[in-house]
Amino acid sequence: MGRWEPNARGRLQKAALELYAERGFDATTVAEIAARAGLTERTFFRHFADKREVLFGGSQAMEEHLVKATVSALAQEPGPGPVEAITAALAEMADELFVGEHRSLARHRHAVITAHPELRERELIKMASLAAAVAGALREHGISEPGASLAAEAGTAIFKVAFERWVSAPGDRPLSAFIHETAATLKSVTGS
Amino acid sequence: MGRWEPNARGRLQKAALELYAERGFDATTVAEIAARAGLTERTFFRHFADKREVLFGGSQAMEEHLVKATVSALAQEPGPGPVEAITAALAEMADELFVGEHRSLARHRHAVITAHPELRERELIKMASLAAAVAGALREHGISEPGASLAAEAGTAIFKVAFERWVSAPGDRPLSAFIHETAATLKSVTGS
DNA sequence: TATCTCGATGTCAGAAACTGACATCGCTGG
DNA sequence: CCAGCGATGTCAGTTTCTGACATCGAGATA
Repeated sequence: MGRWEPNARGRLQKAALELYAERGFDATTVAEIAARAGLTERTFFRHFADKREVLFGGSQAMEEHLVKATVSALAQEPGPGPVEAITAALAEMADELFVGEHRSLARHRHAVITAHPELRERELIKMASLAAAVAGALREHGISEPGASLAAEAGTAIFKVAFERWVSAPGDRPLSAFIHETAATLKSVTGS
Repeated sequence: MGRWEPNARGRLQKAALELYAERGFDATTVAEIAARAGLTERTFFRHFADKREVLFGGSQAMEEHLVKATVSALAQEPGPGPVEAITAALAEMADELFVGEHRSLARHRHAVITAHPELRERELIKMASLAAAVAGALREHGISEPGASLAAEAGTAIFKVAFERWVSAPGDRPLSAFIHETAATLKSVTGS
């Protein structure tokens, strides 16, 4: 047994999500989160840059997954359009990361985030970072600007709308289904 | 002559933009901004909710303008698709708000904002608020969900990309030209 | 085994962001 | 003339976030 309980980072994430849900984001202090996790405030800030970041630990993995899936979708035959490729990548990522227990976790997280503007801000910049990464991947595979950025932005539009509908939908229809459906709607709304 | 110099709010905005540009966002304190404007820190926070908000005083006007323009575009004959309507609205708004001295101001502002993640966050949530307002207008004019939200998101995608290109383009080609061009690219990238 | 280094955490002090309560004092309406 | 309004000032306090240094178990090494 080590000098400390293992998984400090995970304990902080769990404590933060619980407290934000119980009392609201503004009404919980970092000291309280740390205390619930059996740590100190200073340690919280060693693991997370600020009070918001603690809810976004998974976005790194999401970005890597998405970039990889985009590249692989781009390589399919017959060559899909950029948005088709991103749609496929989003769906694959969703089937990987938004299933099982992640499902209810994602919903709890989303409820907390939408309740607080500062957290929504952080979520938006994570999405933008995702879009930038995807746009970079597209550029490296022959899609030129401004098409690459636009396709990536279209991808985030699809994801945002699909995720919103998935979260508020009853039952257990997979997120990927909403993604495909939403992508089709975007197509119809974009064409005259 | 009143008890105080007039236009405290404007002086704060000017001082903040200057200082953020000179020293960077992190390196300037609210007390310094207030001092340059001949006011106190407490007064700064009466005019602006936080240190970032001082750069986004115009977004209210932009939102109102855009909603109005969207509604009027929707009423054109022959009835345009949702994204066509938003594109027209964006272009009209651009020709109204991003000309003359606003042009260089917008560029300075944008340089400061892109240099600091916290400011980019704020800009993103302003865009999201814009998109929500436009989506609401679309819904009130017969566009159902998820089409309304998707079209609004497509609009922000167009604006973000077009604005980026406009800002970094030499010469004085109007923003509205970039908007129309970008909208066409989105169409081509979305269709297979 | 004895010791050394490393890394995660703790402790402490301090700057800066933000808030609430109350004071000030020209201007304006009666 | 005066009462009250409203923009600003003053002050104290909480919270976020950072830098500097201390602690101490674990694994490596002689």
